[in-house]
Amino acid sequence: MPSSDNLSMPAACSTCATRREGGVCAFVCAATLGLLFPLTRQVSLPANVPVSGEGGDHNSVFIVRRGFLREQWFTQDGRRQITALFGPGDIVGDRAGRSQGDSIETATAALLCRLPRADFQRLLDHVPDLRRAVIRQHESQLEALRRQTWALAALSPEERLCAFLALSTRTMPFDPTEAGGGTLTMEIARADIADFLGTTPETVSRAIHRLDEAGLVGIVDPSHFRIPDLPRLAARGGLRKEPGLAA
Amino acid sequence: MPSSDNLSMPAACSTCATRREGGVCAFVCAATLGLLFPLTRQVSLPANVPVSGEGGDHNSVFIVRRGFLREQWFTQDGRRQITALFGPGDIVGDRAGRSQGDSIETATAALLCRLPRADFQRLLDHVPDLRRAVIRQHESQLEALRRQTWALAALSPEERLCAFLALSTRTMPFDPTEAGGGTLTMEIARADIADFLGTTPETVSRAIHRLDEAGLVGIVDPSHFRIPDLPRLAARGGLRKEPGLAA
DNA sequence: CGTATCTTTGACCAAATTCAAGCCACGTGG
DNA sequence: CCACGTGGCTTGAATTTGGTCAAAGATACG
Repeated sequence: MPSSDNLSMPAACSTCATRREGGVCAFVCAATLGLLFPLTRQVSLPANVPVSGEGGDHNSVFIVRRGFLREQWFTQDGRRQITALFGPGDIVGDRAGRSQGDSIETATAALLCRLPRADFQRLLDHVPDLRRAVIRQHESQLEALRRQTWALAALSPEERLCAFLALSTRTMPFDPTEAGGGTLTMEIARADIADFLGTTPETVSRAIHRLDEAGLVGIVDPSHFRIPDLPRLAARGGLRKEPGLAA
Repeated sequence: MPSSDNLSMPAACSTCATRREGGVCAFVCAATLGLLFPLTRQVSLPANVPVSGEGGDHNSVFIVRRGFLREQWFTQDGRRQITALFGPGDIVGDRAGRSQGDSIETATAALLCRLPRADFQRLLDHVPDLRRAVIRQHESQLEALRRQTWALAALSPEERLCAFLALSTRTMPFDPTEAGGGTLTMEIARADIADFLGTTPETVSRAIHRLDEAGLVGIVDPSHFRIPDLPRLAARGGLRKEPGLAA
């Protein structure tokens, strides 16, 4: 019933981009959003501030509306590794037993829905809809982690970058201006890309420029890349044909 | 009730080493084993044969009793990456939606309990005991995967080897002959270690011999290493103090 | 219009891969 | 019982790659 859907859906949700991006909010019905939204407070954060984990709010769960968060670990000697990036539609901070030493920070300016962990847990117990959506996200995170593990071990930095760019077309602004390609807006900085791919900003820069010379990507400006042939870029990153990448 | 425990536990299970190694069988009660065991067939396999996934049995779930299995992916150009190792007590093949292209093979000669996937699923629905044990294993696998991701990106091959050796003392034969140390029996081959750590057999060999010179491990023979100071080895592998490693 | 931040480039160096050959233990067959 | 082949491990040398350090463009912002 679309009419009751529209009646029960909060106005903020009906215009929220998150619902179009395959995140949790896109997979629950309007009634669930009606239960969820009133519990939330909107928070707007600049880049590079702690959100959850060490130095952050440990009693809240967040849903990303705009921007990107990074989940990171540090070695004893200060090297950083980003183990996950969260974008619009992702739920953050819901995992219970996380290891010590990791933290979640904003990688860009971000807009988040914050809700108390207790409220979220209660809702989770009572709303099968929401539970399914959360489990669905966990599975896809696990899959992403397995891919990442494989990529770090078996692929060169340049290949990992190709995979990263190809996958970014799903979560970052992407204008499909040409057949099989388009223009990608890279929202996070080189240093974050580097720490996510287990390499350095210098190597990322050099790799991008090599790909530019090879014609696989065109550098419009440091944060805009023209991708003439997305499937070819994905293949170079060792990605098998997956739903959503060829579209 | 220990007496009823002993009555309902299958004889094979009561003598199975798996129950002592922290695997699924160790975390379910005797009654559950009594339900589980009659559904299984014992299979004995040599090293390097497919078990599950590509080329293997896709309709069964396995519990490892002895030996090790490897979960592996291949790149287009034939490079292999091992994403997980399964040892005694681990359940294999229960995950539903695995990506295409990955396969599970024996890394050593192995003894497995095989049971039909349908039977396992049915049992899972009815026995909370078993369900908890399986979820517990999933969580620890996820944690292992996150650690692996971090290690591959942030640690050198030598450091990754240290972590691998330290963690192996939990799953492979380990004689704690000296205070804080002991002798480890390495059950898998250099090539498998290398593909698990994202490096080459040559580098693994050189790293082990460097560790030997540095006094962190003593090479008894290619498959037996004396570890005089386990906590120190673990620290060199970037492992925070964890339960079970110092013991 | 200066300053801070991010990105890029260059030169150098250390580390790991590759390729090749040698070594060793083990099992087989003469 | 010993020669011989096999497979796994180790060693060596050459090469490549990526990291490090330093400095020079860009770009945004006050």
